[in-house]
Amino acid sequence: MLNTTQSDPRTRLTLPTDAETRGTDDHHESLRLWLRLLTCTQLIEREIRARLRERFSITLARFDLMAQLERHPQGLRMGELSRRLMVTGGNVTGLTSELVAEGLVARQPIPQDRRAFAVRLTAKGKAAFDAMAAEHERWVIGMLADVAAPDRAHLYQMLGALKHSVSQQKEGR
Amino acid sequence: MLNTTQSDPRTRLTLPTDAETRGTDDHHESLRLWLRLLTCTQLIEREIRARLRERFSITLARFDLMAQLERHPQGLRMGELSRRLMVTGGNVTGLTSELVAEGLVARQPIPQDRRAFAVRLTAKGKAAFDAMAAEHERWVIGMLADVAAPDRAHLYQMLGALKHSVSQQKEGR
DNA sequence: AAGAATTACTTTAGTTCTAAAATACTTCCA
DNA sequence: TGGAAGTATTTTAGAACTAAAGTAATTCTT
Repeated sequence: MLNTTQSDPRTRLTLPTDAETRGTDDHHESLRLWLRLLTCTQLIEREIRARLRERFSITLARFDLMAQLERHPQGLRMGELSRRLMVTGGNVTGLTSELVAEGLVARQPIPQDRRAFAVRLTAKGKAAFDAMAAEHERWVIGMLADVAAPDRAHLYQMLGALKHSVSQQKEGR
Repeated sequence: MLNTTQSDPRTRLTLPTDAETRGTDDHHESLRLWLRLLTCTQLIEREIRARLRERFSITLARFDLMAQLERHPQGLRMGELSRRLMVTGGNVTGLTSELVAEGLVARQPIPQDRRAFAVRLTAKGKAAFDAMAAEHERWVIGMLADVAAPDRAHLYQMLGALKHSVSQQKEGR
C-alpha cells in the first residue's frame, strides 16, 4: 500500500485556487509574470516534494544534496554544497549528518586542509539515488508533457534571459 | 543607512553558484527546464523577501496575505486565504493574529455562519500595503527589465501552458 | 615565527511552516 | 428534532530552515 504517509484531508493543503488566481484586475505585466512564475514553481515543487515523501520517504532537501553529489563523484565540501543548494551551512551540516547516519554519504578527510572534508555518495547512496532520480525525472517529464517540445526549448531559452536579468539587477542595487 | 539588518557575511547565504549550475552533463531537457525555472523563482523570491524585510520589516507571507485582502475588499475567510496562499490553515491563523495585533487587518463576524469570519484590511493596513506594493512592483519590474517586453508576454503565455500541464498531470495520477 | 585575520564547519536559539488533533458551529437526514 | 457527518478555525507538537556565535584549522602579515 502506497500513500501511508498521507495526511488527513481536512488539514491537508488543497490546491484548487492557487496563489496566482488572485484577481487579475489592476495588475501589471511584470507583476503578473512573476506571480505566474511563482505559481508554476510552487505547484511543481510541492508535487515533487509530496511524491518523494510518499514514494521514498525522503525530503527534497536531502534528494537535492544527493543530486549534487551524484554529479560530483570526487565529492564536494560543505561550503560548496551550501552554495549550490542555496541553503545555510548549518542546514547542510544537519542534512549531511542524517545521510551519513543512514550510510548514504560519507565524509572524507582532505589531507591538505584539516578543517574541511569532501562529502561523497557511498555505493549504497549512489544506488539509492539512481533509483530515485529515474523516477523523479519521469515525474518532471510527465508534468511538463503538455507543453510542446519546441515551447519547452523556447521557455528554457527565455528563462535563461530572465535569470540573467535578475542577477544583473541584484548586483547594481 | 539601509541594510542594517544585514547579517554576518560568514554565515549569510552566498549565491554565486546556484542550484541550476549543477553540471549540465547528462541532463535531459525537461529536467533542465525545471531546474532553471526553480532557480529563477528562488532568485527572485529570495531577493524580494530580503528587500521586504530590510525596507518594511515584514515577511513575504504577511505581505502576500495583505495582497490577497487588498484585492478582496469585502474580506476573505481563513479557508479562502489558506487556499489562495497555498499554506495551511494553522499558518494563516498565526499570520492573521499578528496582523490583527498590529492593527493592519481585522476579523469581521459573518452573521450567517458563526464558525467563520471575514478578514479585511483596516484603513491603516490598506495604507501600509499600498506603500509597500508600489515599491514591491518597482522591484519586480526592475528584476525583469532585461527581458524584452514581447519576450515577457511570450513567457507569460507559455507559463500558462506549463501551469495547465502540471495541474493536468496532478489530477490523473 | 607569532599574532591577526580568514576560512570551514558546527552549534545554538529562534522563526516559520506543516500535520494532526481539538473545538465549535452548521447541515443533513432519518 | 436529534444525532451523525461535515465545515471553519485554532491549538499543539514537531520538522526544517536561518542567523549568529562558537570552535578549530589555515593563511596572511610583518
